[in-house]
Amino acid sequence: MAVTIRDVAEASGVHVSTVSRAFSAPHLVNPATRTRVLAIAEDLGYRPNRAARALTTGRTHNIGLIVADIANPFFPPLIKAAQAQARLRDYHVFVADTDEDPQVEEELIQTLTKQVDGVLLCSPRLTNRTIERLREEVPFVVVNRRVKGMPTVLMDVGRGVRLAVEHLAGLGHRRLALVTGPSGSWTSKEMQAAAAAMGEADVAFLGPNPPTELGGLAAVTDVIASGATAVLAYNDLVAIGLMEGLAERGIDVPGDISVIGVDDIVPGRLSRPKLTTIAMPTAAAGRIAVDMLLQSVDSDSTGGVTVLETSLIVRESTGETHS
Amino acid sequence: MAVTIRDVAEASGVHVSTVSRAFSAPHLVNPATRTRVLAIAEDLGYRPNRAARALTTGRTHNIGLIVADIANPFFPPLIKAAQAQARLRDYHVFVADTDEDPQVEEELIQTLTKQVDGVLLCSPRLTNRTIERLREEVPFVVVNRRVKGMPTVLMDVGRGVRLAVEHLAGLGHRRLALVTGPSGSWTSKEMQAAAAAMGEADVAFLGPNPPTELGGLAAVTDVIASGATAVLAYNDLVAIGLMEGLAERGIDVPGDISVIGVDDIVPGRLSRPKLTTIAMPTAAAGRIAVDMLLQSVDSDSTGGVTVLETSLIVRESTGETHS
DNA sequence: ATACTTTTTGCAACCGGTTGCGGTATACGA
DNA sequence: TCGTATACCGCAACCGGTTGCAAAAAGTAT
Repeated sequence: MAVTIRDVAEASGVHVSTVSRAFSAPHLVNPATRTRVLAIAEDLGYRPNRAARALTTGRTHNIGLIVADIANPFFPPLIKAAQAQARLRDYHVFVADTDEDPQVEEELIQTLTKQVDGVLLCSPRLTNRTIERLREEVPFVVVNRRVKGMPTVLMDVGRGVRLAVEHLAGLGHRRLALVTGPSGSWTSKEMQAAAAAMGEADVAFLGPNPPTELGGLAAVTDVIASGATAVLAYNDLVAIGLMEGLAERGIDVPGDISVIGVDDIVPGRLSRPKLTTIAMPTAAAGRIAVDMLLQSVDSDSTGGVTVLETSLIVRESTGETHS
Repeated sequence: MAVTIRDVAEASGVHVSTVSRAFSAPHLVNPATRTRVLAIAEDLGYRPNRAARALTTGRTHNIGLIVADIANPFFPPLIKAAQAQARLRDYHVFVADTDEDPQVEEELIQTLTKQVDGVLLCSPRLTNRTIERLREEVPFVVVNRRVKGMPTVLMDVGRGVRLAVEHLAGLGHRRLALVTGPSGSWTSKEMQAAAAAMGEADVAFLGPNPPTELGGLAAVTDVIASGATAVLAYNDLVAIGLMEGLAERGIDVPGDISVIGVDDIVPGRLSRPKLTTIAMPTAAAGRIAVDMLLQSVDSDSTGGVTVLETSLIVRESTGETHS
């Protein structure tokens, strides 16, 4: 069996409480005994059992990270950053995939709560009501969605959309199409609102669509029918699907139609033509979200809303219109 | 505070041990009391504390999943599948990113051991010796690397390479280049061995290279110098980098040079031309790895080696040679 | 040397569960 | 009717730590 605090106590001839304090309250134990105890612990290979510790302290030093779909290229950078930041703060992270299923999401949260100090909800599909209820049991921070009175980190797509529309207007585009995402998506609504608020060009709203390549592929005929010379897609995956569909019909990008995506995921950087896109600061979002979470964990603060800037990355899929 | 087993006991007028058994040893309690207790637990919102339970049972119902780089597109499907399978078995999963650093990897394992029943090591960078030592503390299963006497799941790249070489030979290619990966990589060695063992064509080994786009980009001059008409790259990322570099030099793929990658990651499916690649069954690997892990957890079996088939997916980056 | 602080350590209860053992109540066979 | 097997339940110790309280030791001032 693994070596426990009692083994260390016995080996060093002190009481377990002294060993415990040697680790977690150094100032309460004689420096000499402390170093002796630590040395003995070291060569016995003792490692405190975090779960046992959590039982009395109420701090598990774990957080939960719940995402809709790990395999969606949007999330891995966020997960990676969150995990790295957590490690910096000496936290471990559970990650769970809900497969876009609210049912699963709720159950996951339920079973996780006792083992974590807080959970990060990324693009949750749960209703606001459910989230507010669950909130009683464990601190949250929500990423990529607005939930009243809850600590949140948002990425300002609105700004990105404005930048994109200006960029397109500058290239002479007057008629745009916005290929929207799933109907429940906060991001999609933001994009529509931002696009609608700009006077630069006419914009047709096409959707809702699934947030995937297939969604983009399926939207091609509508895009063509709309007569738009430039398209803003819900995300890069949709944009790539769109470009495939256009290519199949012999329509040149950006020669005939310009395309802009959202997210700046790896595939977009590698596509042909390379995709112009609105970059979402996902890594920063992950990092900041865990900081907010840990802060709200040990200060019970209500926590505010952090809005992260987005930017436009111009690559090869946008160009002047010739129509 | 959260509702505990004692709250339930009190509310239902029985001893805590009865409540405990109502949950985890149903046959030891009167069906009538059991349903009553369960009902009361339900509407008190009681959820057993898994960490506390683990203290006595020795089963945490958690596993650890350690990967080199979450953001590398190779891993997310594996993580997703592993997590899904774990959930099926009522397990939660910690995922940790080592950033390719063996130091971090070891430390992560150390701090995780007490909280998990076992850990999945994906493409570990640790030395065999270290792995064998750590093994004393927690059950492992290793993915994508061979470690003597340890439960392992491997993907048979060798077969994929043979298929690829045959495919190329069939297209008339006689002179190939293999752009290898990092020097420590098991996969890279397997690929070299398989390629060397085939008589179909001459093959030049170019490397080692970092397993990224940049690695591919950097290998371009060597590839050209080698006079090869077809290239097999360490992975899809390298292949994509290669294709960029070739395009920059005005060399057509597959017209002038054919390119094959390994992994079948999403970006390869979306690249232009679409990448011919050796598909690695990462999702299956994740699923099977957790099953092997859980099995070795509750049977102490030494566990064998599972080898998964790979296959060749022919897309657009390979074609007949005209030289 | 004495009284009073301050530092260091031990004791024991507690966190939220599980489980071996023994006690009761009921059922069953003789 | 009695003895005994069986089903159900409670008691209490335990898992591996932490922590309030008090005792012991060491230091300080008088």
